[in-house]
Order: sequence, then C-alpha cells, then structure tokens
Amino acid sequence: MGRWEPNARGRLVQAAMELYGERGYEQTTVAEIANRAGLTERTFFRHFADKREVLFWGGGALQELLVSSVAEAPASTAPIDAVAAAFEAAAAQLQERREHSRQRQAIIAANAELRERELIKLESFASALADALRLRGVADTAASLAAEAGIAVFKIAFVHWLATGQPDFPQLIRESFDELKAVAAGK
Amino acid sequence: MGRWEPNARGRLVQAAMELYGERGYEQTTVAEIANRAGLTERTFFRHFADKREVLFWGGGALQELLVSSVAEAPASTAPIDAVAAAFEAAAAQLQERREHSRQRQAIIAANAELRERELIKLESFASALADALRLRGVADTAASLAAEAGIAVFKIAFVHWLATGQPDFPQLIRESFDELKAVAAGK
DNA sequence: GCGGCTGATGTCAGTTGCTGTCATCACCAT
DNA sequence: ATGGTGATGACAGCAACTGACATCAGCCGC
Repeated sequence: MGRWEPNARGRLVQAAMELYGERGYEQTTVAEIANRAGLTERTFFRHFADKREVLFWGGGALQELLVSSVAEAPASTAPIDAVAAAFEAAAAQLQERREHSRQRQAIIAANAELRERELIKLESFASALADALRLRGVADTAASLAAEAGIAVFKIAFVHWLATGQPDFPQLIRESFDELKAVAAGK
Repeated sequence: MGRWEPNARGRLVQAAMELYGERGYEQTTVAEIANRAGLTERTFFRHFADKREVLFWGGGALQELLVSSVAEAPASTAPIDAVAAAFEAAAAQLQERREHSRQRQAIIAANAELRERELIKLESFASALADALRLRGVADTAASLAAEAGIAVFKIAFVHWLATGQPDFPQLIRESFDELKAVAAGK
C-alpha cells in the first residue's frame, strides 16, 4: 500500500463507517481508522477537523440542494412552501441511498457527541435556508421561523422514514408539512 | 483555602464563567478553572461530565418548568398553545437574570463546541415537551412537531430578546408564536 | 530525460481533555 | 475515641488533536 494510493479521503470515510458500525464510535480510535485506510493518524486530521467530521462529509451537497431549491421556487410561493419543496428534493436524494442513510443514522443515534454534531449541521442548514429566503424578500424573523420549522419537520419525518420503511420519503415530507400546518393552526 | 470550603460546584461554575468570558473557552484549561475555584482538575470532573457541561448547570430546572407548564395547561388547550404557554413561563424566569443570560449566551455563541452542547440541551427540552404532550393524549407526530416548533420559536425569540433589549420577553414569545402561525399558514 | 517545485504524507514531540485507582481528610454517629 | 462515609487530592495513563519538520510522488519547464 504505497504512499500515493488515490482517494485517501474516501478510504478514511469508508474505514470510519465500518469501524464505528462494528465496535461503536467511542471504542474506535483515529489511529485504527487511519490504519485500516493505509494512512497515519496525522493524515486523518489533515482531511477531517476531528473524529466526528468524517461522518458528515457530503453534507455540503445537501445544503446546496436545499438552498438552490428555495432559490428556484416560483416568486409567488409562500416561504413555508418553498422550504417544503426544498426538503422534498432533499428527501428524493436521500431515498436513493436508504440503506446508507440507515446505517449512518444508527451510528449517530448511538452516540451523544455525534448527535451534537448532527444538530449543528442541521442548524447550518437552517441558517442557509433562512438566508435563501431573505434573498427572496422574506422578512428576517419569518425567514428564520420558516427555516427552523422546516428543519423540525425534516428531523421528525426522517426518523419516521427510517423507522417505518415508508417507501416514498418525499410524500412523507409533504404530509409532515401538512401536519405542521394543522398543529400550528391549533388543531 | 481549606479542603472543605462549601459550594464547590458553584465556585467551579463561577470560575468557569469568568475565565471563559475573560480569555475565551478554548484558551481556558480545566486546571485553571479548578485552580481559581481552589480545587483540582480531578474534582472538576467529579462535578461536571466535561468542560462544556459547567455552563449548562441549571438547565434541568428550566426543563422541569416547561414540562410542568404543559402538564398544567387546561385540557382544552391546543398542543401548540400549551407549548407557547410553557415558553412564556420560561421567558419570565429568564427575564429575571437578563444580564447573566446575555453573558452566558455571548460565551456560547463564540464557540462551536458550546453551540453544539446548547443544541442538544434544547433537543432534550423538545423531547421532554413532546412526552408531556403525549401524556395529554396528543398523537405522536403532532406532539413532536409542536415541541420542535416551540423550540424553534424560542431559539429565534431568545436571540431577538438579547439583541434588541426588548423589555418584555414573554410578550415577545407570544408574538413569535403568532408569527409562526402566520408563516405555517403560508402567509 | 533531468532538476526543481508543489502538495500530500510520514514522523515525532507536546498539550489537554478525561478516566481509573488509591490515599487522605473532614465530618458525623455511636 | 473510634469507625464509617463522602468529598477531595495525587498520580498514572489513554486518546484526541496540533505544530514543526522531513520525505516522497508527480508534474513542469527546459
């Protein structure tokens, strides 16, 4: 295994997913991950800021999808509906890798540090969504509320999707947004 | 400073707040906190699970207030309104220590690890609120949605309260819930 | 084809958060 | 006073993370 094997980052992600899944996040050392990837601990930290981040690589793509979906919604679309459409698009993406999502979520759910990291990633999504809404002329507070409410819906629908094996995730998202509307209306 | 000075935990919290405020969270070592409190590093970790937790002591009281508020709401109150009432009560509590809230929030906002910890504490609030709603007979998804939406409103209103110096935090909470209702209705 | 440049990796030493273990000491009940 | 109990100190150790410097593959100009 020479020094110059390609795709070091991908190998590290792969090794980390395997080890976190096999023996758990806490019981896995960074040295072990690096070793399985044929690299050193120091190199791991050149690719990822910390031991958690290796599980969240690729989150940027999802964020871009959310933002562009909001940006491309018709001007007449209400903020909450633009957000809903964005999450429907995200759900369609995630649905293509359901098994991967399930494994990843099982790892994250089993560890508090990883849950913390996931929450701050979702918060970053909310912030980006709110910015995208403001670009559409939505007022500050309304933009933040629509974005955060959207994240809330997504979190709940995501868990539900993985738990029930519901085949159509985008539809589940739609239904969950409808239920949010009902709840907010005081039903 | 003898071994048996009272209120070790309180002294650690005090010392940590001071040092985090003076030189920042990352630039403060646990040994320094313990030293300022007249204790050792080992004792710090007997009182707090980690370096972050020292800033979140007392969060349990707020959670209990939220839960009991929901539990005590009239049976006819809609879930979202029970949640709103709970956060109004919490806001009234926080308002009594506005300056403390401001300093604490400034420290947290300055550091990603602390923001992560805060988010998981809020998630814990959401979970407890959802449980309290289920005890009232609210359906699973609706309970989770009302709780998470409430947290979303609170997060936004809290920042707004500290940023604007608005005197009446509970009223700000009420207005923010109204705005959520408008946003969710597609306004 | 050769030498130098660049960027990715390896090596090593060090700091700090955090834990396990055992000794020590204040306080309290008897 | 005596022994038990709970909080604290002292010490050793692991693992996450960082800085500094060496090394090596591939590419570029010549």
